[in-house]
Amino acid sequence: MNFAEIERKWQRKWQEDRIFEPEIDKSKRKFFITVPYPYMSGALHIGHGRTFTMGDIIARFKRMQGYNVLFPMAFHVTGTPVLAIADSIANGDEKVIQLYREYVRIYENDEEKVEKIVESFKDPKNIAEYFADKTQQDFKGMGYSIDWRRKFHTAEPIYNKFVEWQFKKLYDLGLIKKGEYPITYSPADGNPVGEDDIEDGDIDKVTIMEFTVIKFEFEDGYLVAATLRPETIFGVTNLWINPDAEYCAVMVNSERWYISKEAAEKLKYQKDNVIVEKCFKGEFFVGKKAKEPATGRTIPILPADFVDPDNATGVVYSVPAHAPYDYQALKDIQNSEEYARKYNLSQEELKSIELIKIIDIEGYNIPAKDICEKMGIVNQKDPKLEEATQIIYKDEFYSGILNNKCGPFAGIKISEIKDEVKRWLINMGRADVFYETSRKAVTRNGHKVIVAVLKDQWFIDYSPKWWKEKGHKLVDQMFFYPTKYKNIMHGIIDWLEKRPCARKRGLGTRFPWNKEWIIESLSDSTIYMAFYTVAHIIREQGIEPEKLTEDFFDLVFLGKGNIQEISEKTGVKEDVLEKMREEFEYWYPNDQRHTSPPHLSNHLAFFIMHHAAIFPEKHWPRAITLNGLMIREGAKISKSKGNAIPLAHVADKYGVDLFRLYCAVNADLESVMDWREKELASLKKRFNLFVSIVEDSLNATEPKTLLPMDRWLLSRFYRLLKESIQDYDSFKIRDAMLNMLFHFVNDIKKYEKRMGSDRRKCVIRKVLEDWLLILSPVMPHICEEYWHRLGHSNYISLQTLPEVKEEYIDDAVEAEMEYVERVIDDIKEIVEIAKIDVKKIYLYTADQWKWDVLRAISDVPPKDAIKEAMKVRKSKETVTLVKQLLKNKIKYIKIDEESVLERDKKYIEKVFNAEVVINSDYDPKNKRKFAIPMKPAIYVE
RNA sequence: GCGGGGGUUGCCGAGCCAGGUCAAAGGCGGGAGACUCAAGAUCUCCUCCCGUAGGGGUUCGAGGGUUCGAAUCCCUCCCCCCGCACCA
Repeated sequence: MNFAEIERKWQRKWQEDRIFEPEIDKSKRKFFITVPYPYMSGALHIGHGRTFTMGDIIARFKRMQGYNVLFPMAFHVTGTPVLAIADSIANGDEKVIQLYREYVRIYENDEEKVEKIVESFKDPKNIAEYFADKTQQDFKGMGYSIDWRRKFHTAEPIYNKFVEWQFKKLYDLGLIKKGEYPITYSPADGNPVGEDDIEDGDIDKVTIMEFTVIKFEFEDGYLVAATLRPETIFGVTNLWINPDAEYCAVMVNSERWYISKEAAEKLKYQKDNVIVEKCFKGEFFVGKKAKEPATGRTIPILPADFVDPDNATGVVYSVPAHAPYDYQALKDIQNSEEYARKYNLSQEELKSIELIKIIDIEGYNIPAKDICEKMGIVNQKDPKLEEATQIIYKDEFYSGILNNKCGPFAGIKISEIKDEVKRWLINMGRADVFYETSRKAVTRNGHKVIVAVLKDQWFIDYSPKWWKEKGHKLVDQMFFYPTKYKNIMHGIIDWLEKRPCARKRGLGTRFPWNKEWIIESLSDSTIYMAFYTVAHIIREQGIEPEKLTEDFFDLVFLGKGNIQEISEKTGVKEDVLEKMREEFEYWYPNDQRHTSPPHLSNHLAFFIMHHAAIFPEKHWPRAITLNGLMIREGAKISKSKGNAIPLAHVADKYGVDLFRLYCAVNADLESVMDWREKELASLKKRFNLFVSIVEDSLNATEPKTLLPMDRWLLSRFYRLLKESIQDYDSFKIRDAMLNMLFHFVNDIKKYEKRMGSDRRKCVIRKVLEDWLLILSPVMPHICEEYWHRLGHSNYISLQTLPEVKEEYIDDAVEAEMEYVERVIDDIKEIVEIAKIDVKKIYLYTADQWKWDVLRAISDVPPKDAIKEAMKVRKSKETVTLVKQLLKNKIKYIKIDEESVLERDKKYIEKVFNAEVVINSDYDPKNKRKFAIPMKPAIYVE
């Protein structure tokens, strides 16, 4: 059987008959499910496939529950990545070109064509459109039940108008603000730079560090030292400068600052009115004095090689009691006559510098000194100093307390007072803020990356109390699976602050009030589910983007305004507006959004917040479900590792239904899923077994009368079906599939062992439709195929769930089966251990009084069991029996042991190829008395 | 550091929320057998230790505790993974 062909056949038919293009049907409950549109910077791989597949399985299950299901899809292209790729290709970046050739080869096998297509990627729009097109093809090939009429991509003018509308709504609510913001920036390119623009930016992230710079009075200005620990200012003993580096006098807002030349350059991008006056070597400062701002002491300026002029201001203040580097450097120079001589400093004076301890902390006397001694640090070039600094920083921050040298801050923990001290210094005019990158970084074309402060950055301000309250309310009303994410989401909403929402470059929507800015990609994909409800009508009607005004969307999505006026103003016919309004009202809210945890703290949080801000409560989204990521053979899937399997290859390489089954069955939604070829191979066996069982029964006739084993199998089936439907409904899709495909198939094997394959085929025929139905959300193609081969002319994809035939679920019949199996196991064990050549097996069932005892204690807690049992029969034997029953954990169930054994005698005889005698008087080894309920005594000879 | 999740029998991985039927699903690996000229594929059985009568012993990161009973509940400790923003 050619699975790929079957898969394509049904995909084609589904499309031809437009079965996944739902229309408004007020007689049915609707269900609107979305999965975030994928980002189109390349081809998708199987890791992405997991999330979309699970979304589709849920969509299909909901359809079977009788909902009118809408599952739409679109494509995301906003932002810099696509642009950066286009630029790299245009600039002839071989690495990128090679990568994109690979991507295109997934879909094209003509090398000339590949070249041509990659060539066309110099235009970012072509990248977006090419991959959007191909991804749509991939999704169809995965059997997803998507309504494709509603697709769009985020750089399309009609979508831009929609995003503009969203921003106007936010603006009217006072949530769009403008302000200063530090960003990574390349002065040479005159542009902000993102992760994609920085060399190794994806591997080694560049973050922005906020230094406090403290102004030490020096001659006609200030020597400005940078620190991450402003609270240590009370323990300063001296300043360090690099004698060989260039320093400059810089006018900053009518103050004269002395900082390194590099710092002066950076400062120009962080502050207004920065004028460099003159520059000179650092040795200029050597031996001079400056005044510290906290208590006004005068301290010396000393030279040190370790000071990096290209880090922060190139001026460092020294706190030797608490900073291991400072301690070691000070110790080195105090012991070096050469140092004093070289810089013409007084050895006496150097030696007179004393450590000033300002932090009390348990386990340390003088922290920097203690740790240097403990770690055996020898001099200031010792690499262990870095680790020592980390340890001290952490210990002091969390458990250190400022002592009485620290004025108003004495007695307070560092973690609580750090920002206080900073504010105090800044308010006195003695400190400022300076931003620096977390590491030295250059752009991909080799230009230096610094931190610049943008003056007119646009933000979305998530901090207003009313907004957060609404967000929390929405989350409270929302269903999450896995449920733990609900609390996490509350936490995220509390943590949200301001977020820049526009960038200077990239694809997307222009900022309505300042066209130089482009709305950034996470901010333009928050409420777009609403757009799905009308996108196909906009397209059908050929409504031009300029007609999609604020009034237009206000009417369609919020029901505001006068329809006649808006029709006149926009030129969109009234009935069309009416229809759109109706579509939105019918489909909204978004009943379920399915995605993966990396979206929690960004996309999903904005999705929630923007809905809370813009839409009335009845249109707030209802549920979020998430599935863990997919890894492959234990390793993260990534392009750079080269271990990504394109989604486009799934059909031919593995088979779509098998892939979908793997997604459903190999991990539950909560867990990370490991894609292993070996696991897949064993799953395939199971899949093939399923196929052959179904094939066997296609032409079989159902049995006319049911034997006990038939009833057992039917009981198992409907019991498992019942559980599975519940599991499905609570998103335990794995458990549902385990039941229907593993446990049930195992039961079929057990059945066949006793009843043979001919009868199996007939009995399975009895449940075949129901079985295919429950499996069809996961394996839609193969189930569709068999459904039709069974003579149905409608689509299984559009059927409702099978009915659970409760009348077949029979506890007793299952217990009897288990009972016989257990007896057989016991006999086997005896035979094996005693190494007996079996000729005759004697079975003795328990006496009635033993059953009476079991029944009496069945609902009694173990510790009262004996007491209870004695009421039935007062004897020593009773005590022994109760102990045995408890030890063997025998549960009471009503069955007639003797007649069951009698009935299955032939089967037991067949298993052991020996004669079986039940409750005979012959009992040479006196075994009969050992019988307990559900565990007959056995004698073998 | 904060927040989240883990550590299970050779490996991967269920079980833990709702304690007992858990020596603990399933898969992989290993072993035995069937089919076959053979290999492969497929199928069946076994795979913690001991045991000539269905039994016993020791296990679920470490250590304590609760309980008649703990892989499961509580406490302490050790170790690992993920997220912490302007990046899609």
